[in-house]
Amino acid sequence: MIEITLPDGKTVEYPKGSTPLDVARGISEGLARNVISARFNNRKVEASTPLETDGKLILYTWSDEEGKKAFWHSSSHVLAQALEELYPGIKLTIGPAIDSGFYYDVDFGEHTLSEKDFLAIEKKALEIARGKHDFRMREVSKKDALGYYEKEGNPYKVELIENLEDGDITFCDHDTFTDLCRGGHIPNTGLIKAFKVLSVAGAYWRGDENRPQLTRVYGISFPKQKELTEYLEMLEEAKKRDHRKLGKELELFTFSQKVGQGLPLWLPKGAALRERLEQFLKKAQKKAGYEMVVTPHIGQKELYVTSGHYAKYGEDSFQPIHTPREDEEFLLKPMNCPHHCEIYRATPFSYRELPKRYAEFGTVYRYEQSGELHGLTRVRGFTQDDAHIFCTHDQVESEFMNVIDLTLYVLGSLGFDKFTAQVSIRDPENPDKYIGDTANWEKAEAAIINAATEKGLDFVIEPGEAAFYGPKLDFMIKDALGRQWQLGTIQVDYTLPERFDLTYKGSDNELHRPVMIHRAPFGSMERFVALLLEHTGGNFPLWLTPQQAIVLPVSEKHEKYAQKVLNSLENHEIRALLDARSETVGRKIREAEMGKYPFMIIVGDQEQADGTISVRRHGGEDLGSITVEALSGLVNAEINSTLKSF
RNA sequence: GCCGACGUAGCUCAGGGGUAGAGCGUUUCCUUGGUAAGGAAGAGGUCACGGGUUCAAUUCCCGUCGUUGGCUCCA
Repeated sequence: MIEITLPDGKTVEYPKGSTPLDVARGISEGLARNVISARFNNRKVEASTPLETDGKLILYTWSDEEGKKAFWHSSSHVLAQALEELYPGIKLTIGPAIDSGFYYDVDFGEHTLSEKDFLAIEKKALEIARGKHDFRMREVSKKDALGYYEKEGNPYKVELIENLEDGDITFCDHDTFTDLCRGGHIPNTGLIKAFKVLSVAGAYWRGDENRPQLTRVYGISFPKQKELTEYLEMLEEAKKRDHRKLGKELELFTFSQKVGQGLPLWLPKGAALRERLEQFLKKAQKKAGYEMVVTPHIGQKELYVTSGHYAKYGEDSFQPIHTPREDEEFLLKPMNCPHHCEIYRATPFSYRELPKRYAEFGTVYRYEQSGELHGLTRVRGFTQDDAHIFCTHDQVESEFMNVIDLTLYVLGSLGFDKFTAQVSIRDPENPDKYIGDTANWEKAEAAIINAATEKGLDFVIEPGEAAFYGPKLDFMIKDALGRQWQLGTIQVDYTLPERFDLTYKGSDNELHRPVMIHRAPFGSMERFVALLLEHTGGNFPLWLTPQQAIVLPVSEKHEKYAQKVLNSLENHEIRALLDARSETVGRKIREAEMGKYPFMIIVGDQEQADGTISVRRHGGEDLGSITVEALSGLVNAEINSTLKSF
């Protein structure tokens, strides 16, 4: 007998060789029907894996993340079998589960897969699924495993196996299909009731652009047809929150082929929104001791040679601008920091004057690869809410924490309560990617981790994600489709002060090297507005929205009173406008709803006689007839509840 | 940059080898209206651009540009 400990701490005894499924059956028939995967002594096992020792067992169903992963991973096997049957001779590579669904990377040889082929693949996959084939794991020696794939002529699998230890290699069989596999499957293919191929994309083998490009087939599957339908509906809903669509509808920004790809044009409403965001941050920054500076959009090439940006990015960036007579070389500025370093250098500082905090809404230009451009989230010209803090070594940690506070304040004021904090450090395998000496890197990495820990941030550490000059703390936010984007960023930098020979006079009357902190709570205005749009669906917080109210006179004879109401609203500092068109109230309300105005103010005979306004909230709530003063009270209360002072 | 898809009126989209359609918007006129579309008439398109095939191309083929889903990249 073996002793199995369940997650609730209860222990049960089973004969040696019993499976997780047996244990589930012991708990309830219902659980046994739903259990699709398990973890034993913290190792992923199949529901059918015989358990040979005492240990801790966790059973997973579709409602667990692990269960879903097992479900989707198993589905990728089914996808692979379907593809092999439809396109004999293809070479399979890897096929993992992802956050939503799974993919399989396949070398199709000459064949190009396109959307037209999806239906046939889905049909075949469901046919396989309906066969209720068991997934069976078996151990294979390295020699046999290599032999199997060499015979198949599949260099990808051979390469994978070569990197595995003998004795640690398993294959998974189901039906007529065999795949190299680490495990983590559902009991049989029959659980897959709904199967959809979502898209195809190119993907480089092992993520290396110098290696062959494979075809990645994305799919998703579910235990119930209804769940697939719901998932597809969810995708449709997410599309409605796409910032590119909302930006167009709300007339915030546009692009022009003539101006150039990746170069956003801000329309009046979008510019007003940006302006408001900038004012909001400027106010907080002023309190936090920042000083605004202004620098030009171009800088001598030499400036970036000094900073190290030219060596790192010069080749694949916008090329230098040459002046006609003297052949000077200028670059569009890709970063504000070199300029700010020169501002720091303009004045000699004593340690008593540090930290210096220079802030600028600085527009920068970067040559992003054309395939990378995406709405406002990835552009070639954008404005950073940039600042550089020059401080002593002793001040780094407290300054860093101050910046975390500011960033959290910014995110909180805008309703971003879900974010990931990511500490990006060096890639230990690739030291050549970075400049600066190791001791400083270690110091900087430690300072960031300390500050983040001190501030109680729940963060993940990502090796290899650091900037080339220093480690950073990034605040990542997901868009409507769940793709993660970096917004706020804080970076410690010991290198640029060195390169620009920045100094301050210490208490010992000697010159010392300051440390620099780069930071941008929004990240860029463009990306921030994009994510804000996707999060709010265009319904911005009241303090930020370009127009808080719209006055809708019932008929033309109420226009005069409406104008009076508008003036009164403006006197109460409510941003409002008047819709005096010769349209029915019904239409004006409909359009105001679609325009996402928070308050609709309807004025007709009644209101004119009483000196009141009739207020409808966006979404339909009727606040009845009230005075402008009362509305002003409501507006202020709501603003004060979301927008705390810093 | 690479792989796939897409590009028809201001917007959303239908169509298809014989030089184009809808809804919304816009313009004009009528209507003066009470909480999500009042009515009528009109204007508006080198079917992204450039080649090729064809008697004929917006439609088929190739290329370019742009957009897009991914990959790589992201100071």
